[in-house]
Amino acid sequence: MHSPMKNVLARKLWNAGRLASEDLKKLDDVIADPFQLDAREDLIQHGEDPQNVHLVLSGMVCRYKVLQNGKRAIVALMLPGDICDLHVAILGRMDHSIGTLTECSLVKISRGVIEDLLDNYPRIRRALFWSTLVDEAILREWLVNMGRRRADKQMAHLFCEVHARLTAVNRMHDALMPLTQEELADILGVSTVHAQRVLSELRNQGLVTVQDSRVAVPDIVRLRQFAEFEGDYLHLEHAAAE
Amino acid sequence: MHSPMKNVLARKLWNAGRLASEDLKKLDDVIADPFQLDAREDLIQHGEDPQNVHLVLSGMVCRYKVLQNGKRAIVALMLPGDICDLHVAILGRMDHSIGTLTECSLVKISRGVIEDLLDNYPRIRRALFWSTLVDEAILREWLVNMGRRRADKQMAHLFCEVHARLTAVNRMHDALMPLTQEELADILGVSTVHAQRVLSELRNQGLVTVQDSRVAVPDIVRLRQFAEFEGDYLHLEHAAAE
DNA sequence: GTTCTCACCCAACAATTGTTGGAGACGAAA
DNA sequence: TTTCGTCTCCAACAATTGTTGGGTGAGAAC
Repeated sequence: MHSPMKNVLARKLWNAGRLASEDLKKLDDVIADPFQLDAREDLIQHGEDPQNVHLVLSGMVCRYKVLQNGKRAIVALMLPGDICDLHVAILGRMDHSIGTLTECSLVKISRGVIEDLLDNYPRIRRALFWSTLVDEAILREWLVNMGRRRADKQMAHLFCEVHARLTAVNRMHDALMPLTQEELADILGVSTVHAQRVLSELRNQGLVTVQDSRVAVPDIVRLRQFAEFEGDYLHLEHAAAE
Repeated sequence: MHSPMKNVLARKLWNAGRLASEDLKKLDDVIADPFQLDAREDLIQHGEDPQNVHLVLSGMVCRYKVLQNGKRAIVALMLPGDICDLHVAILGRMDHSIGTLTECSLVKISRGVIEDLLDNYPRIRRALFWSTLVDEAILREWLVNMGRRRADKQMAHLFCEVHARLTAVNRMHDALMPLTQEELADILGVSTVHAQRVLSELRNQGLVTVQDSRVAVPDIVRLRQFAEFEGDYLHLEHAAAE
């Protein structure tokens, strides 16, 4: 890394292209008053019309929908540096819910601040636009993953993605995926039992290790091969190499 | 409808909120020089870095990815009034391809025109932003659909969505879904044979009719019930009632 | 007309995934 | 300690979906 860059948001937006020092300073101002949340708490619920935007500093947050039959589908993961709902002002009523998966540290950002960023900081505006487009690209990849790959490859692919995204913001310290098997199943769109079956297979093949519900990857290159992971959809070409 | 509104793009953006007459006039200027394309031709291929944006006037266009095993996954449908790639300028290399499914009439829009719209027509800017957010919401719904619903409900849900989207731009004239069963399968993420199985079930139950590879819906209310379709994710609340 | 291709259709079988029911481990609460 | 709840893990069986192979019909090419 060229700079230590403690600010996760700045680190994330850095991936979209260079930012000037005034941009970085502004982003530091934005991150004020972080607050903690326990695991499994809702930030925003389906049908609400929220006024704030949330930035993830640490932990893991998800978007999810609950179906008529009670099943839950997790449709996105938000990691440190991710903004949960940039578009709150445009779409009106939420068509899904947002909740924490782990303990989290978050920052509320008001609509006014966002608009200030968008209006007066062109490089930041471009970077924020970039990040919503990457979110869309990730959604497309999940769709491919779910529709056309078997559950074992799909799970491996998910681990590769989270690994890459955490690495891209320098948060790939320890184990990734501190999730229960039920949550994993809700992401992959399979039953809990099947998620457990598949996870234990990956473990048997030495592709991942699990300790205390935490998945670790001993050999990311091997896992990527197994998953046929190609990270171009994350559009991290500007990122500093590790 | 309050106005005849021949312009599909205007009709579509109307769903985001009211536009002034100067906006409508500007949108008429944008639609110049439409051109035709046959079914199954590529507009943009994976890896390219295109300079133009395409607007669909008639026909059906899709985004798709091809996997290492040769399988194809269709990850989005673009209908009349949809803009294929508003974000071309930001993300650089395409992480997927775009191709026609049917004969199409399209318009090329240059980056300069798009930037003019975004800079100088705030209502249009907001509407375009709205439309990309709706695209994202559709992607989320497809993910839910694929992961948590059986193939018959999933297919019915797709038909409901296309019906609603065509209705929203006043293009729900005749049959929807002029697709081969292979294309249908590539959308749903199932095998061709299974797509055919499921389609014939829907037909047996009288939920759809098929003629010349074209699906028609005799009773949309019944189909919606079967599919458990809730259209809120399309965010059409501003749309004029039919 | 004949041949070729392509889409649709169908059946039998195989692979994947879901469901049910239950056991063991662990921590929190009583 | 005991109880309770939650998570992991496992096995047997059921449902869904994929694969293979083949048949039909319509239109295009010859």
